Amino acid sequence: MSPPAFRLAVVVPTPAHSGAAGPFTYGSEQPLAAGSLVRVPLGRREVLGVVWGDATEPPRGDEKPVAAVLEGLPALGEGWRRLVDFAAGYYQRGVGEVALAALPPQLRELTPAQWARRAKRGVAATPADPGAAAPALSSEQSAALERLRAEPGPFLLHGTTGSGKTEVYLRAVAETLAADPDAQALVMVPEINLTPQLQARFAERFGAQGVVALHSGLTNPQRLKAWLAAHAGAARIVLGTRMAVFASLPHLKLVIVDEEHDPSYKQQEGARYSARDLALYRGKSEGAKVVLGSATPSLESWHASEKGRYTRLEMPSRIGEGRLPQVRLVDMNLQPKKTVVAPGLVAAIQERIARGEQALLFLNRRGYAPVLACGNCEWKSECPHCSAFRVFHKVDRTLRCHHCGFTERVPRACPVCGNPDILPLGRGTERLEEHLAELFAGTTRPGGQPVRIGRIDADTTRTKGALEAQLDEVHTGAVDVLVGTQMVAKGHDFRRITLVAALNPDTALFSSDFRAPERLFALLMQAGGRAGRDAARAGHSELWVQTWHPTHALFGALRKHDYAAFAAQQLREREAAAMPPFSFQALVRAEARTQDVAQQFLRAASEAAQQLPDAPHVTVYPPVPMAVQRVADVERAQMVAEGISRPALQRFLAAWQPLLHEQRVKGLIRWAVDVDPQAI
DNA sequence: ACTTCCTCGATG
DNA sequence: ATCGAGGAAGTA
Repeated sequence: MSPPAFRLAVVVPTPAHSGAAGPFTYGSEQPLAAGSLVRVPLGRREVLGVVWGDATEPPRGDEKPVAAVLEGLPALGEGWRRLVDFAAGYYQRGVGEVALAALPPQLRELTPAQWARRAKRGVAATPADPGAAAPALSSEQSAALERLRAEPGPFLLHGTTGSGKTEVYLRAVAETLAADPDAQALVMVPEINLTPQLQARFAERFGAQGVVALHSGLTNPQRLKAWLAAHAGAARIVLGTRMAVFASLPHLKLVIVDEEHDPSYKQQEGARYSARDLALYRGKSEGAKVVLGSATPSLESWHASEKGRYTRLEMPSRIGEGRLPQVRLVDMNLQPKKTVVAPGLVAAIQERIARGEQALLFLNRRGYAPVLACGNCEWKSECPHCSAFRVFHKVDRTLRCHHCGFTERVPRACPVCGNPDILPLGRGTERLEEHLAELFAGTTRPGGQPVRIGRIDADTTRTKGALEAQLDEVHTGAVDVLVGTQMVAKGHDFRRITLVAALNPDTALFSSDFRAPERLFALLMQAGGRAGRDAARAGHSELWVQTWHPTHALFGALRKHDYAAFAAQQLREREAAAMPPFSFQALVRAEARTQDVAQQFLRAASEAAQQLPDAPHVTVYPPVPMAVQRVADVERAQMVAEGISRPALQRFLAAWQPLLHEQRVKGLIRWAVDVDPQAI
């Protein structure tokens, strides 16, 4: 048999654990451009692969030929391949794993015959129409756009809730598309829930044809269709969640990351990438402008803008007459014992109801009660598979583990001692809803009807369309008091809500996670931003916070809506303790049947790391059990590697990888590296 | 002796 | 991941 005419480097879905991170070599009778999609034999299977270039390794003699080429599909561009290469290197994963995960799943299943049929249909290329009517701009919006036009970025758009950031995005996109008939824009949001309203706004401005959405809520065919439209250049605007950062966009000229501080931008399994950080890389690599937008930027981005690495654009004012809500701290030390909702807050809510306005109450805990306990013995509703309590859900009388999903009916009596008095401890949204119904039983709305209480959390929005239906109830005024978890805090516009209350935010103040205060501040500012969006009602809008620690510095800054002061204080603490953004971290996590085995692996890995050339520049801390130590009968442990220099940490991790693969610890289930972990 | 269950290693 | 090899453990 004669050797093949061409030898190609092809990336295939080899998982990180295989140790084989680079491309494999295949033979081909025809030359294929880098970025071409092919089907290749891998083991006993045939898989989708991406040509990464010509083979660089010397022939080994056992190379298999490419099985088929997906004809009619333009090759993936150089920019896309650079992004994948970078992400694989930076986050310590295989190139093939990252590349294939970045492609729509259906592309993996399509045989060339199916593909040929599909390709014939083609993609409808309807250009976006950037002409539709737009509202007049505030002077702050105009100034921000002026600088967006003139300067290279990257930009940090620091705009108060209600300052009109979305209009700036719309204009920036319009200008980008108008300047170049091929140009494409990528707009990212943190949550799927936020894509429909954003898509509606973009479609209204640009026409529905050139706008596509990319997120995990799409069916496989929908996702493939949207992906192809972007890849072909027909979709000029791509909206989506973090996965959209990997969309194939051959003419990318603008990337917008809305709510850039949001933790959802960090992928939490597989390749643990930060879509915000990759957006910055991609912009730089492909010559696209990048705009990060937030009312409460991440301290990393804020710090970068202080140092001049990002261009900061400030929009401190709300559009129109809207004013930021007045912040009212309720000192829980001064309230009657066992107070759930302080009397002053109850009165304030009643006032709103009487005026036909709405109130929103936050409680970051789903279910009726986080724990059920026996009044007689020591029994508590522990999950048999996790080191956590099962939550009592009263609606369906179940105990549910929020970590592994294990669900049982609530026992009628204590399973240990038979005592029928088992009591709910603590309070979730369900119980709060019930409590409020009692509190406001005697209150009526202006028309004389009884008060209506609504609840929005992951339990009430499980089915498709449920969230939309519930939000609609709020908008039409069918609900007077809304109870919700943080999912309601993000992004949604509520015109008639004039009072927002956080009932129990204290846990974050003393968390072991050094980012907890940052997240709490952002959440409260976001939550407050839901109030008083309607100028006519904004004059008396309020954000109430119930706390046992009213003198905490965080609340001082919150009261003044002073993000800059809060950030400065936090950055001083971080600098003193050499924590991010003044240092860089990676986490090695291990899972095993026993905690001991998990830690044993990490200790061995840590030991092995001492021989690495960059070991003097990186501190590897001892392994510790994870906060929730056991999930679904798997014990989990982790350890932190930290360094002052990002390149040194990167070199260290790259050199560590093969040593991690070498560790043979019996009973280990899996391990993974998490670069720039977002929660520790 | 024969089956099932597991771990381990390779995939070009 | 996914498949198969090879060994350990369980079944007739």
